[in-house]
Amino acid sequence: MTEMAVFPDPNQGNRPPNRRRGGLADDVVLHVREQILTGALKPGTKIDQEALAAALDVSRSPIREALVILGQEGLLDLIPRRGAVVADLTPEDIVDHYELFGVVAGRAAAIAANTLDDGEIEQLRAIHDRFVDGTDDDLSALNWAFHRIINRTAPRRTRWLLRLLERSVPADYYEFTDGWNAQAVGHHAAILEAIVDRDAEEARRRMEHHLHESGVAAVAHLKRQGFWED
Amino acid sequence: MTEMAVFPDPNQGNRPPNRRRGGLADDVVLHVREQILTGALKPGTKIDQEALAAALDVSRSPIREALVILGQEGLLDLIPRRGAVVADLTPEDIVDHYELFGVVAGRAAAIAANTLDDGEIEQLRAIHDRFVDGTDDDLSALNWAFHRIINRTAPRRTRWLLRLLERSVPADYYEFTDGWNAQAVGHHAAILEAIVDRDAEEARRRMEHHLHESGVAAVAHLKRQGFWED
DNA sequence: ATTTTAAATTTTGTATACATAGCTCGTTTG
DNA sequence: CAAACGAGCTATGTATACAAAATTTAAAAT
Repeated sequence: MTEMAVFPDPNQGNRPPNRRRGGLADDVVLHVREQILTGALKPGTKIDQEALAAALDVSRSPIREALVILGQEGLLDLIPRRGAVVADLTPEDIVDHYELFGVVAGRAAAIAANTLDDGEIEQLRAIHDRFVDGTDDDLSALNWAFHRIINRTAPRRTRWLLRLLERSVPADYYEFTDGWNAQAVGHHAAILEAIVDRDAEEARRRMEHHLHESGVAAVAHLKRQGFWED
Repeated sequence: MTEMAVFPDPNQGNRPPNRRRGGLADDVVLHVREQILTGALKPGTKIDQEALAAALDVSRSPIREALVILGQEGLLDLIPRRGAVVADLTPEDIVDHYELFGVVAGRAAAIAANTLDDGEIEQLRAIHDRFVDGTDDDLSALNWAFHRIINRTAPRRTRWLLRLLERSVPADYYEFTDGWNAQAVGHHAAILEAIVDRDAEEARRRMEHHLHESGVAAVAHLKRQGFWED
């Protein structure tokens, strides 16, 4: 097997070359997930295991493991003895997904409002300030850092679910386009304020609202991209 | 391959004999999940793929697919090149899991309070009455039916997440023991009342409370069963 | 011409084979 | 004596082989 340059490096390149982190299945998951979420693979499309294996130059073993993972994420429907088809992903599904993300992230925010210590809140404010400033070259990373500080105090299972929901409709494909940044800055400010005030319920509401709006923005973006065209 | 009588029939027996519904991986998932949730497999235990394959009389292919699924459910930790280890499952994890279930089921209950029509509410009340009565032979089925009516009006992705959360810590292993039934009846009554009143917020709170208490009861039950003993 | 049926082909699910990373345990070296 | 090293073994990850279900194709019947 030769090295596959097709895939994005999941470990940001800072590891010994030619030494892969996970297995090939992880690469396949990343590849197919991107194909689905960018609209290259339309809902209803059947996944041909052999064709995919040939295209990615791997055997069907890692392919099948990848399909199982994507099935668990709800991006594929796995019908026994009939293979995998790309799951239908309507605007309602996207909004629903973000709102679910919202109730879980809201729970995390409520917990954070009660448990973050002053140092952590200072960190949060510092990141937020840089986010507001907007001169940073990687706003996506700042956004991620902001949410990370809030989420990391949540209990283990909550963090597990947040990661799952984050993966299955990654924000990276939609966010930080058009006027979304300005909105996000406002939402973050409100969330930060509620946390500073130790107002757990308000933090929860603000976070839920933030993710609801994220969903709306994602749908708008996808529509503009022609995600639901033939 | 000979028929495996070891596994519980996932299709309730009403299908042509010797004709399996899903693949072998589904059976393996059911088997291992039960082993974990009943405490037969302790946290930290390494899963030996070959041994498991031999024990269940299947090859490693379905075994590996099953391990991937259980990894996605958070019941196993899959460490690349080192195999699968039973995930740590503390009392805090259990309560956290049930509370997550709570916020999602709460969302479903809030939606139900706004969208169930009078006929559906009548169905709900009928099922609840039989649950209160307690003479039915399968209370677990009644409980399931009650929640099903509430959840089925929720959007697709919400239903997907509810199924996921339900699977990874099935209530069947813990509930309907000791005095839990009496509590559940009370919770259900309160939820039903909120739905009848079309009070979405109250329905959400009641549902969250119901599942929080479920988690507490589950932990108590597991402790009595010696789940956290060596 | 349309529907039915059956052979041929494709594709999935499962089993097996093989290459290599990681572990075991004895040996060596400081 | 403890730590470092390495030969041999074990278990994982991946590839390939095989059996059977599902689909397609073509022929036959109405």
